[in-house]
Amino acid sequence: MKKYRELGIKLTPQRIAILEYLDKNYEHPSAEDIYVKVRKKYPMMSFATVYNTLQALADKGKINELNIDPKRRRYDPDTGYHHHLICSGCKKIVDIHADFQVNIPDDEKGSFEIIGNHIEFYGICPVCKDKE
Amino acid sequence: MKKYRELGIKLTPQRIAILEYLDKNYEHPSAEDIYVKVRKKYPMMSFATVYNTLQALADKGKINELNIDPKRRRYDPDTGYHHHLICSGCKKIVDIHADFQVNIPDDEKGSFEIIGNHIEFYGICPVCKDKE
DNA sequence: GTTACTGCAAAGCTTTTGCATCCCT
DNA sequence: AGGGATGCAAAAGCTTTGCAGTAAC
Repeated sequence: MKKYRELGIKLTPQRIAILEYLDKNYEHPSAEDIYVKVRKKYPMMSFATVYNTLQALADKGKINELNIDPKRRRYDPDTGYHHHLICSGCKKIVDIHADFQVNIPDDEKGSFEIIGNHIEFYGICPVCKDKE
Repeated sequence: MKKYRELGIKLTPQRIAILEYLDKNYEHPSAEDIYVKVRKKYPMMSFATVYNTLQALADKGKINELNIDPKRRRYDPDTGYHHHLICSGCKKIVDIHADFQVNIPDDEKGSFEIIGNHIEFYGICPVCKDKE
């Protein structure tokens, strides 16, 4: 667990369980997804701890909060620059790492200082397409 | 109000008030913004009616629901293809109408059928920049 | 030994729903 | 006249918070 020490937060068993669950996870889970999954291994885990930990990790820049799904916040352990393709049917989220040049023309950005961007692609995944 | 007749929904005074408020509105208001503003003119308006109307309008394609702000849903009466620039400070949303070519390479889109896209730009607006 | 984290339960917010009444078409 | 819309209040769902006890550092 030495690779988590650098985070500068207290490493409790609950937090380590969450970190391990998020590591190499590309499902963009919601807080409840995490709660349910991690609870199987650590049944003493509470919901508040999940939110507490997720917020701490987001503050430290270890994960990103996604506002893609209006029903619930989802979390992305991949904090590198990338985009998302969302299935309109099942809300599955797929990472898109292609590089796009999206620079706002001066006449549209006013006096804003641009920090970044994020593209949401909408589509129908193969599974949902078959169901139609 | 004949321009609203084509919507195919019942035109009550409440709905007309909401439609008039949204017309030429570029603030991307939340349900509460709408409720508060319209209520000044029509004090008998209820919150449920605001949501009811917004959903009816969204179903008819007259407005779009924005999931940009995780705290509350916001609504956009401009249903044409465009993007958004969001101030990280005050959450103000500005429309961006520039045309970007963002096509996902075949090897990244899998068997998804792509329907559309939407770019979120993040920045700091002039007002918030001054406050820093 | 401190400080920060945990668990539980309650509170907070936004959004949705049930239902009797009302009114647009 | 009939079906949809309104208003009110209550419920639902996700997220946050308060607090006493506990564990990481």
